[in-house]
Amino acid sequence: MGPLLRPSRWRSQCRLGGSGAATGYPLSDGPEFRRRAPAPTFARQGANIMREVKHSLAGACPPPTVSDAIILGPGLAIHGSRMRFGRNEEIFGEGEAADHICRVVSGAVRTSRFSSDGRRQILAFHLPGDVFGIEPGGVHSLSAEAITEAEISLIRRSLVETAAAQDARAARALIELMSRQLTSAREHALVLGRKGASERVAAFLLQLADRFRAHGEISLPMSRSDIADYLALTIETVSRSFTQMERDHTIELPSSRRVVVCDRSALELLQAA
Amino acid sequence: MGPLLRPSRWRSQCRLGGSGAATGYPLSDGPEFRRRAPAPTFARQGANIMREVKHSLAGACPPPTVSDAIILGPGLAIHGSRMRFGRNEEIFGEGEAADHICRVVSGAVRTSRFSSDGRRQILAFHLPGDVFGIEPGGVHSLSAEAITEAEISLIRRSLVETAAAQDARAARALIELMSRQLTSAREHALVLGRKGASERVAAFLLQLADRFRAHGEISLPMSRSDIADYLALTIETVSRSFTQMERDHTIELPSSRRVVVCDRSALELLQAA
DNA sequence: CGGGGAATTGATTGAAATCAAGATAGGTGG
DNA sequence: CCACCTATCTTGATTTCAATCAATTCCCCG
Repeated sequence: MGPLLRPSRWRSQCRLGGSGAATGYPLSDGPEFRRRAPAPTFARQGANIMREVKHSLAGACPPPTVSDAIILGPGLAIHGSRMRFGRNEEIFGEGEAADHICRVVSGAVRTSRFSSDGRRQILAFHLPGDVFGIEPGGVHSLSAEAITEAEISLIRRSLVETAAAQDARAARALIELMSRQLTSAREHALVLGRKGASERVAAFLLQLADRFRAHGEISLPMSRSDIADYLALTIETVSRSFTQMERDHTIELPSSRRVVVCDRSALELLQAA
Repeated sequence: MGPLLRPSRWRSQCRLGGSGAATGYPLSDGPEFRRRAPAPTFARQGANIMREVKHSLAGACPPPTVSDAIILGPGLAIHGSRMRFGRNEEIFGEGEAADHICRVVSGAVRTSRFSSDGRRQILAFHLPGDVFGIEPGGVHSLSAEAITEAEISLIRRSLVETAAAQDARAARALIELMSRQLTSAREHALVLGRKGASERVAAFLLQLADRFRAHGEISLPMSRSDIADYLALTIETVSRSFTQMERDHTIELPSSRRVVVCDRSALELLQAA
């Protein structure tokens, strides 16, 4: 787990409303990261700028509970060590050595990249069972943070590579995995490039609904800010889209983090736009 | 080459200015495909809607000149059959069986997806040496067309899979290949999501300049329409960005398809925005 | 109960799309 | 060889959708 406990210089303060000296762990969420960088002169130095509250929750980062975790196809199981990450804690950062690949055991994770002027683009959300952080190049080209408190299973890259080199099925599984990610990256590009605001939100909700398969209610692990940065919109626009859909009786919002899809076909229609 | 010679029902007429009966091959370029579908009611039926002029040039699709072509890493070479495609001719379509993977020998290729209402998003341009059409799932999730007249080397998927299963280096090369594509797809998402119009155009030009490595002048194989659909802009906006850059002495435009980068650092600055 | 971050809502601005002509150029046919 | 034709590209005027600016309101948690 070497690279996962990085020196504390990476640690960053709350950027807004910093109530004096760092307590070490913020009380609630901590102010959320926004693309509107207050200092637009941020020179993207290598990587790891404007990182979010790290090692935040008191109980985070205990000595990695060495527990098992499966990863590759049926039959092939590689064991990794399980680790806990607190809300908004960084799992790995852009530019870091990619020694491990990760699998979500519980919680939710976002992977993101930053444009040179500090705007964030979230590339994907990862839910339990999802694998992320595969990077044959050896260096992470994106960063990953826990959205909620999350258990991540970390598997040494070398183990995976050995398995892939020795077992064709493992290699095949790996290729399959990357293929899926490629497909969803392309889908994402289509959404960002060719859809309007409400279409994007509709597509997002449908995507989540499918993955949760929680009949009726979806409980969003991510904030409006995360959604906005995934869909390349602003929080205001995301919020307005939600409200509009609620007004149209397409969805219901029992609370801001819970969504009930009332009219799936309406969403599908909207998405298509 | 079975799937590559599709029945002629796929063939579509010029949509604008169709001067009477199909001549079989359009005189000039043929009207270019635009996202502004005249009939916005296009229901995306399966795949292959609104396809462009196909099998256009007289000499296109001769019995596949069985010529060789390399594909995987150093040492590993798989031979494929070379085929010629005319300008705007479809190489494969969304939803078709992915029996082959392709490598550009000469010319240029675009891969694209269509949103449900017919808007096109170009996902990538492929230049000589580039591999495209890898789709472990067995079905193409995007379509590919030749931008200029192009020679494509087609390798049976089964051969590649066998190679990957038997030789770890081949599997490794394949993974590497997909990884590169994944990285560039992510970069693309970042550009689409978090950059303004001129920033996108600057990023595009830099990308091309790097790949051509043609000192000074870049000769664009693609139309403004292709660029617009790649960058998720309109042709007008792309054109305006070019003109503005020319006015700023960042580039020169000897002709609309030829670009000279005068001030690379200015482009880089613009890209960063 | 009170504090603070998240979310919603409203007013205004702004960048790119759309609408609408022209300019240019490449290929064809006279 | 020249003149035309048609598609592509450029340029200008206007509109539109989402971003930005600016308050509240909502909630979670102490």
